Amino acid sequence: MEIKKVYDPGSIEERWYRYWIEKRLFVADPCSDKPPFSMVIPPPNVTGSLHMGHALNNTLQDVLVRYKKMDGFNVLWLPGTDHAGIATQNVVERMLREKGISRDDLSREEFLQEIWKWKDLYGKRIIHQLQRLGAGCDWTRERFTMDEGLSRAVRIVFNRLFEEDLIYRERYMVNWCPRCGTALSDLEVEHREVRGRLYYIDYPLKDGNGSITIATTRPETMLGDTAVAVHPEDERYRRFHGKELILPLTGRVIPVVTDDYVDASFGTGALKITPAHDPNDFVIGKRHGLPQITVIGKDGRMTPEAGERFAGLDRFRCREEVVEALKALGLLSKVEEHTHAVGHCYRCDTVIEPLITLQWFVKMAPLAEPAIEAVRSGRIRFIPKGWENTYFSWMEGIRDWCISRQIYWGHRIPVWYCGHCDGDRIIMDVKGEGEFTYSDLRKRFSHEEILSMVKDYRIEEMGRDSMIPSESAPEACPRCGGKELVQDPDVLDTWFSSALWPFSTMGWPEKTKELEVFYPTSTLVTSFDIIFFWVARMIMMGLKFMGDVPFRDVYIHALVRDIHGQKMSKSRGNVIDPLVMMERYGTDALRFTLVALAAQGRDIRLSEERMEGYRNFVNKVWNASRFVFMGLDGYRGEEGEMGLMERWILSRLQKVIEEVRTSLDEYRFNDAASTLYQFLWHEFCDWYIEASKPILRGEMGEERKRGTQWCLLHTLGTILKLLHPFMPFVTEEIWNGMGNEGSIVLERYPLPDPSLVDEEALEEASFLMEVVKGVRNVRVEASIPPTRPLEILYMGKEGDRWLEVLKREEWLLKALARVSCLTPVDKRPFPAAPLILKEGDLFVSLKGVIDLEGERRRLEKKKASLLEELALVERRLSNKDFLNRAPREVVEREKGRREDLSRKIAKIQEQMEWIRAV
RNA sequence: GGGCGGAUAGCUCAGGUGGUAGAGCGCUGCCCUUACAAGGCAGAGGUCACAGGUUCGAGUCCUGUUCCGCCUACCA
Repeated sequence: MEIKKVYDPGSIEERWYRYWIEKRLFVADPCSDKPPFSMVIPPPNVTGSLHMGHALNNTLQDVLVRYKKMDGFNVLWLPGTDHAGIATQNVVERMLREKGISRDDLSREEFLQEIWKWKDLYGKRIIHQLQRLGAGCDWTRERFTMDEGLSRAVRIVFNRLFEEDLIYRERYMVNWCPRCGTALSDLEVEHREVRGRLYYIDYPLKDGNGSITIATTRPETMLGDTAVAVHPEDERYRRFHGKELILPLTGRVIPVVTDDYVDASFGTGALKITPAHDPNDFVIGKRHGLPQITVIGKDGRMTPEAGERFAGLDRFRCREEVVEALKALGLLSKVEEHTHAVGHCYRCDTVIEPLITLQWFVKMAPLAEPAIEAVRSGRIRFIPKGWENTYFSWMEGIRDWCISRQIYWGHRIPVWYCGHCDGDRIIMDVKGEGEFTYSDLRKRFSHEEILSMVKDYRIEEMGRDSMIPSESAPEACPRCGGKELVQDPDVLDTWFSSALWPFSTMGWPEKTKELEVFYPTSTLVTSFDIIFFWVARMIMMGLKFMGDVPFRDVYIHALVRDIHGQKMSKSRGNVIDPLVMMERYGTDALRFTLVALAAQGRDIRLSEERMEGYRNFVNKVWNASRFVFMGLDGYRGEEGEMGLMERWILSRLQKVIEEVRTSLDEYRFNDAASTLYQFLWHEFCDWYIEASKPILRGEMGEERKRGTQWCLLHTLGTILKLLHPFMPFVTEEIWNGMGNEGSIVLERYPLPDPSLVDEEALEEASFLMEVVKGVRNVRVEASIPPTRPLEILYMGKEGDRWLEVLKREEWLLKALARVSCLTPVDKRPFPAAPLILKEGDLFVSLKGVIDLEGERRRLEKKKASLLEELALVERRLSNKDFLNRAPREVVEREKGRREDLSRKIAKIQEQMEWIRAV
């Protein structure tokens, strides 16, 4: 049998993945009588590409899925993709722009067709990449947020919320991205510290008696000022109360108002009020009944309201112009450096403009209340628990959610308007002709003609009675029976549909078997940056529409950063591409690296070096298996006779099984990974395989050989099963190479067998290993050639436990430490190096060793560390309080240590005297 | 402004209920020993950020300080 010396992942991964899919191993069975374990995937963007965050997220889910599957659960891991409204639309717009086509050149329908084309072209890419990662998803149930079923769920949810008055449409100040041309929710705004300036501007009193100086970071908005506010208690401004000012550059007369909001200690203590362009001013303006003057338009340019001089200018250009103009008038009294947080669009990084527009909102407080309770009561558990506070603090201060987006790609708001009843409030943009009301157009054209000639339209404010919400396109207006209906042009925030994901993907609102069996899902695995965007909203919607939480456990994993702790980004150029890593090191190595580094509550700093280390581990697994195969000649599966090392490795194996299971159950992925790493490499390979070599050579007889073969095979098989969730490909390849029938996926995840834990074997084996290490140490330190056999001597009498163990297992010393023979002696032998062990007085013969300098060095080193330790123990034991208050067993242990240390030191002392004498 | 997390070996990090500080990588020396040089053996390396406190005993619990992250906020 030819097995390659180096594991080659490239040649087998695709083959096994295809096999798993063909055998339908990950297809869930709603009729199974096994206990269910279900998860829904955090759906990646349809046209996205796999990055390290996805790789980590899906590896962790896959570990759980494979573990639970092997552990006897009926597993559903439901996959799918998200339409990612703004992100996808932006990508397609950019693509079109490169072809010289702008969004305005296309009709809504044409533009949507382009996006669908794009989606069809790239939509499968991320799915293939997840498959490449080995993800054991049930692909027969793959969903897309804009599938018909999920879209229907969206419409029904919208309608129900609308009926209950939890959705409303209002003219309100929202975050507007002038580049994307749409409103955003508060969460979609990224606040960043920006170094700007604070401009001090004088506003003269109308009566000519001086002026008030205000401070602002946005001078261009002064063109829309409708008041200046001061704190009512601020003595400096008492004489201005009720006075009027002349707004520079416009000549508009504005009042001085008093408001508690004003912080007298900031700037000059006088605050200019621009109700149309600042969220605070908006509120203050309402409080004082101030007019809202919109001077910045949706395109980020100044409106005609800004005055002839500034109209049409970009808002930032206008800032400069305003400053220049004020300077020329001598009204700019001071400019200071000032850093402050500025909102940026999370999709395109453009500076957000607060604008008053008509938008749709979800009333959040009533939905949040039960969602808070669900976590507080423990029905939902965050892991690590610390995230619950983050969740509470956001939920408790939750604000209404702006859900309308002025883009094309997404779920249309399922509300219609009647052209006959409300045509005056439907404003249509006719290509090249300007704006007309529907009513006006209708005088000249038919309904169908209007729809075909209109590029865009908007719906002016109107009462709830005028809105016709519906789960599907309504036949007629319920008031007039007219059939000239127009649907709201806006689409919903992408996260609106994502919020329904755990149940919309399982067929809701139908009462499906899937929902019955798999909802609530067991676990959600995601990262903290979407706790608000997604996790919280799923909880609210799940409770509202399913009457139950969407999941029990929320495992929040780390963010993957580069080795310096920087977020990976294309612009920083520090991206480690998982696809490249899979190509270079194999998928199993990538997965194992991510899992091994995924400690709770800390970010992952990823480096390629690390990956190389785990690639080596995968190779180690491969070669350990290769060794086992090679030692199998003529073996038929008999059990044979077990020796000490067999009993030892089997005992250790039971403990490892237990540890791995507990770690996985507690989402301590990294602990599970490192337990397996240490066991396979440093126990199974370093000790057991080494010890098995002479036996396989037949040196201990046939019975022992068969026992060892059984044990090698059994232990390796168990390790492979334990490792399978972490490194599915190599384990499957080896498992099948071992002549097993069927996939390792279908194997039972190992259970610990307490009857195999042999405490005596654990003790004796660890004693022997100490002896071996001691002998090796003497050899190296005394520069004895590795090939030269050594005699070891045991001081004591026949019948001593450790002497008996040594005699029984002498072969092991010969094999692992090149010991030639073991000789019992009754007094201290010379020349010989003592082994400083816990048990037994053992010596390595130094006959013929000329240079004792190395031996002296070894003893010096050992003595120094023992003395240090002894000092510590002495100090403790000389403390009366310790003797009186510490638990008895702790005191006893310390006393034992003292004796042990003293004995060892004495031994060294004796040896050093001997060396000096020579 | 509020909140959270971090500071442990040269580097990256583990260290559930307080009781002898660990891993990987890197480093040093010796080994191509027929599973694996992507390897083996042996080793060096730590005042656990700082200052107090609780305790017989603190990397671990409490308080404060410094320095880094991150989240959040209507600081004009």
